[in-house]
Amino acid sequence: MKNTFLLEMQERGYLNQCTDLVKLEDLCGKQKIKAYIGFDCTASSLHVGSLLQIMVLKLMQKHGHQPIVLLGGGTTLIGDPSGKDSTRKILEKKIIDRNIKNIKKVFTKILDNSNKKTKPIFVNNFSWLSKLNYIEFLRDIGSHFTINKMLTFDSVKLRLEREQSLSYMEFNYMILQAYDFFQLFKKNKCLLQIGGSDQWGNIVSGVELIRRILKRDAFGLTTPLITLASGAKMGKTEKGAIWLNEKMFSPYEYWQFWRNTDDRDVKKFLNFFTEINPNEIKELIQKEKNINKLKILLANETTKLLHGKAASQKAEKTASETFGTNGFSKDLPEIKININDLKLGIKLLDLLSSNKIVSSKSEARRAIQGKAIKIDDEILTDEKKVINLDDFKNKKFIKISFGKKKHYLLKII
RNA sequence: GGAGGGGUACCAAAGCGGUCAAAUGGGGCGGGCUGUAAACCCGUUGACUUCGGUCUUCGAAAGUUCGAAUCUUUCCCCCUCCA
Repeated sequence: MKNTFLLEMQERGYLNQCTDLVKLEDLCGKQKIKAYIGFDCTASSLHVGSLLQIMVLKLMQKHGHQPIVLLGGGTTLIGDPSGKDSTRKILEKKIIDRNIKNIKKVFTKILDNSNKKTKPIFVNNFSWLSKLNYIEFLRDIGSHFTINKMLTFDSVKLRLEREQSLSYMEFNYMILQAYDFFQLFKKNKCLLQIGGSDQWGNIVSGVELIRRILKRDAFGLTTPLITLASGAKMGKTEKGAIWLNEKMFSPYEYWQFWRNTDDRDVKKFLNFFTEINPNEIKELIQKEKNINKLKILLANETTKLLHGKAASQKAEKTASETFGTNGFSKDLPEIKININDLKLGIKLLDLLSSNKIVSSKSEARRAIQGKAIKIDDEILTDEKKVINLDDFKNKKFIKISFGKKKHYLLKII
């Protein structure tokens, strides 16, 4: 592999499958290209599961290529059946538009916008998909697809094999995505579509459509499915997704997520989610015997990428103070309480449940019984405890903890 | 269109008139061990509670009964076979 871009793709483990790696390499060596990745806009933020794709876009920029970010305002209305067992809820256009707005923020944060030549181009496929005329579309585009072939794609095949219903609407998804690529190829000279491995069928469809109609070469490339040591899916813990949007998931929580990486995943994550040179990573892993240092490095780098250096440093500081010797940081998430309420006394149960430390009073009771609630590192055993000024012992704030990892500052206002 | 089978908590799955807020497994949460890891062990896992209980929940609605997740009726949805 001669081309630096594809070489680094490979070194980092981003490369899974490519329609024609040899030709693509040749092309990338000769010119700077545009490539696109489509993002689903079902939620109001992307989560860590999409981060790998974003890293690929960033890597393109590093090597002088220009990424196109396709926010699927049109296709999200339909819902991609790939990798799903059942039809998803159909979302309102309004909600999708709002999601797009929020999701876009993440890209402007992570990607480089300063260089004119590599600055990301944002497109929304609603702009062309919504204008399609059904009869024309069937004749011009639909005629190039055979049902025979479509039935062989995993997204369709697996659904049918499992005897899960697949609506006609969803069945059309891959055609729409192929059409997206076709449009971007024509309008934006986009030569490459990148996606997760579950997108392979959709991507190949686009490449073939371009070849059939325009008689031109386009390329498709997929990134591997990230498998975690624990066997879980990347991005979604059972409790909830690891959101990239800062309002849904604070920089400190984000930092903590990476800090708590399974030992076995550290090396992989450093390659996937940081910009540290692959060779340097190899050295680091050989040299550094304390894996926790590497986890901190990982947390720092990933947080820096998304939330900036200041936020990352602050998160690290908060964490080291919290889990370090004195167990206290003034930058922990704050819970503000009114001085007057405090004078009257606040029931511990109310305090815990109303501030979302736990999800209900019952859970709060259980937590207290399970010795999980601490104030300034002292276990509270009385569920009827009322917090008042005395508990603050003339301080402005006290630390309240749920378990070993969730800490908050109670602050008087 | 016809004949069967089925819808139970986050998921899978048992229960098939009272002892059912519902077995078991997975997951989650908490505790222990540790390294803010993994593995392992223990506890917990509907809500509210003056800790006596109370309220809501087994696809939806209505009914039978002292009493229903369990029986009946209607409806909705899913699956299998036949057409």
